[in-house]
Amino acid sequence: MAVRNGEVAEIFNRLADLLDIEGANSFRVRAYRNAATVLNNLPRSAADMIEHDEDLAKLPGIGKDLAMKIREVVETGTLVLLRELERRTPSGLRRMMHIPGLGPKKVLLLYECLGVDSVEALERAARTGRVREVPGFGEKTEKRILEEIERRREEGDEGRSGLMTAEEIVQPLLSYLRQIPGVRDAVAAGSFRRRQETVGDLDILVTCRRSCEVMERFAGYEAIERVISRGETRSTVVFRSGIQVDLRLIPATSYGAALHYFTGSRAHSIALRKMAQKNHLKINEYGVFRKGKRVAGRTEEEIYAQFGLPYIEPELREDRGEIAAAAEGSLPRLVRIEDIRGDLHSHTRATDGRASLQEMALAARERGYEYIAITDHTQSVAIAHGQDASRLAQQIAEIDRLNEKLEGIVILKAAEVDILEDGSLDLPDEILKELDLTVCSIHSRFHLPREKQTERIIRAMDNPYFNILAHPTGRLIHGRPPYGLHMERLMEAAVQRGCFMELNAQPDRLDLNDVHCRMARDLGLKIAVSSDAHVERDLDFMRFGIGQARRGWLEACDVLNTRSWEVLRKLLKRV
DNA sequence: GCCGTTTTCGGCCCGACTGTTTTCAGTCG
Repeated sequence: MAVRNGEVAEIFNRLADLLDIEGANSFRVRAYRNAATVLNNLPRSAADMIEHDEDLAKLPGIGKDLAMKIREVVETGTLVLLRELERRTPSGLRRMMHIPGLGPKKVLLLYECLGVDSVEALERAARTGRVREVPGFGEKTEKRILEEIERRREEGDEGRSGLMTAEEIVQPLLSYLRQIPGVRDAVAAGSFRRRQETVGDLDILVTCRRSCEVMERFAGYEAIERVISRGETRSTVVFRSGIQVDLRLIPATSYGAALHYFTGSRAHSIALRKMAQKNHLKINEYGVFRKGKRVAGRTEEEIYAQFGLPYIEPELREDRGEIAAAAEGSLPRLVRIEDIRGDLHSHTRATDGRASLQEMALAARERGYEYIAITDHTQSVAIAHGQDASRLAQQIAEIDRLNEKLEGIVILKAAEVDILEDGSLDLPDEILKELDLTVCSIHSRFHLPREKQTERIIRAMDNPYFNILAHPTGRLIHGRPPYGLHMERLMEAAVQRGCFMELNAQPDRLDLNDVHCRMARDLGLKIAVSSDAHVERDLDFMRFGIGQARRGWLEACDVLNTRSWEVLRKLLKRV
C-alpha cells in the first residue's frame, strides 16, 4: 500500500516536535518541519517518485539525508530515528506542546520537575497547584493551562474553523471596527485573506487617522469571551465561538508592509525576506528598508516592486513557486468570480434540495449566470430520495417547459449519477443520453482499496455519458478523510477520455483541494467549479470554490464554467 | 538538516508580548 505524502509529513512533524523537546539544534528541527510542508504541497506522490527512480533530493529543502528518510518511510512505514526518540521522550509531551503558551522548553521543564508526561497528568498537576512551583511558571500560567485544556476538550480538539464560520465572524467585526471614530481601514489578513480552506485564527489590521480608542473598543466587542493579551499595537482575544482574533494597530505608512506581513503565508514571507537579505534590503511589518531608510511600505504593490516583482495575489502566497513565477513574468491570471457564467451542480426538492426548479433557475439568473445545471441524485442514493429513469424523464419534460417560459437563463438537464461499486452508472444510457450533462460521484463503499477505487472511477469514465467527476475525493473537512485514490492516474484517464473534474465549492468539502487543482492544471484537465447548491442561497458557495481554485493557480481558461453554454456544450459532447 | 553570483563551513527571519523576571527567556505568529 503506497504511503501518502501526508503520512510522511506527519512523521516528520512528530520527529520535529520530539527533537525540539530534546533541545536539538533548532535549524535541524526547522528542516524537518519545512520538509513536512514541502511534502504536503507536493502535487506528486513521493512514493511514486521513488518508484520511478526520481531524485527526491532535488526538491527544495530536501537533501540527501531527508531523501533517504522519505524512502525509509515509504518502504517501512516508519523511521528508526522516530522510534528511538519516542523511546527516550514520552509522546504525550508532544500533545502538551500544542497547548498555547507551552513550547518545547517549558514542556521539558514540566517533565523534569514534575514527571508530567501527558495532557492528563498536566491537568492533575495544575489542579493541585504544583505547576506554579516550577521555576519560570507562576499562578497565571497555571490558570491559563487549565483554561486551555478545558477549551480544547469542549472543542473536540479541532481548533480550526471553516472559511464560512470565519466569514460570519469577520464581516460584522470589520463593520464594528470601521465605525469607531478615527479608524481609516479595517481588514482581515492571514489565512482568511489567502482563502485557506480552514482558518486557525483571524488577523485583523486597523489603521487610524489619529490616536483612537480602537484597542479599548475592540476589547469591549460583544462577541469576545476573554482577552489573552492587550498591548499598544496588538491585542489577542478569544471569541465565544472559540476562534482567536489578533488585532493590530498600524500606521498608515506601513499599511502595505503590515498587510503583506500578516497575510503571509509564513513560508512566503520568509522566502521574500531571504530575497531581501541577498539584495541588502530588510523587510518587516513596517516596510522595506535599505541602509536603515524606508523605501516602501504604504502598499503591497510597492513592497513587491522593491524586489522587481509584480503584485502576487494572496491566494498564491504559499511559497509554491509564486515568487519565481513572478520574477519570470509567468504568474497565472487567476480566475475571478465574475468569470463564472453558470453553475453545473445543484439540487431541487425532487431529491434532497429545498427549492423548486424554477426557484433555483431564478436564483441563478439573479447572480448573473447564463445557465444552471439541475443535477438531482439518482436512484441508488435512496437517502436523498434519488430519482429513477421515469422520475428523471418527468423532470426533463418539466425543464423543457420552463426553458420555454423563462428568459435570461437556461436550465441544463442533468443528474448527479451515482457510480456503483463495479464502476457502472446508476441509470441506463437510454435516459442518460437525453441529458445535457452528467456529474458522477461516489456515495457508497468509501473504503475500497486505493487501487480498486481508482479502477472503479476509471471504469465509470469509460461510459460515454460520463462528463464531470463530482467531489472527487469525497472528503469532508471536519468529518471524513478522502478515500484512497491515485489522483494523478485518475486525472490522466479523465483527460484521455474527455472527462472533467469538479471543484465542489461547499465550504465543508472544497474538493478538489488546492494541490489537486494545481495538478489538474499541469495535466491540462479542466475543472468545473460548482456550488452543489441545495437551496437558492447555497449558490453563493461559489465564492469559496473560486478561492480554492485561485489557490490552485487556476485561470479562467482552466475552469469549465467560465464558458458560454454554446462552447461548453461542444466540450461535453463525447458521442 | 539544508544550502551556496561572497561560502563545502557557517550561516539559517524577526518583532511583540507575557510572565516571571530584576534584565530577559520563551512563545507566538
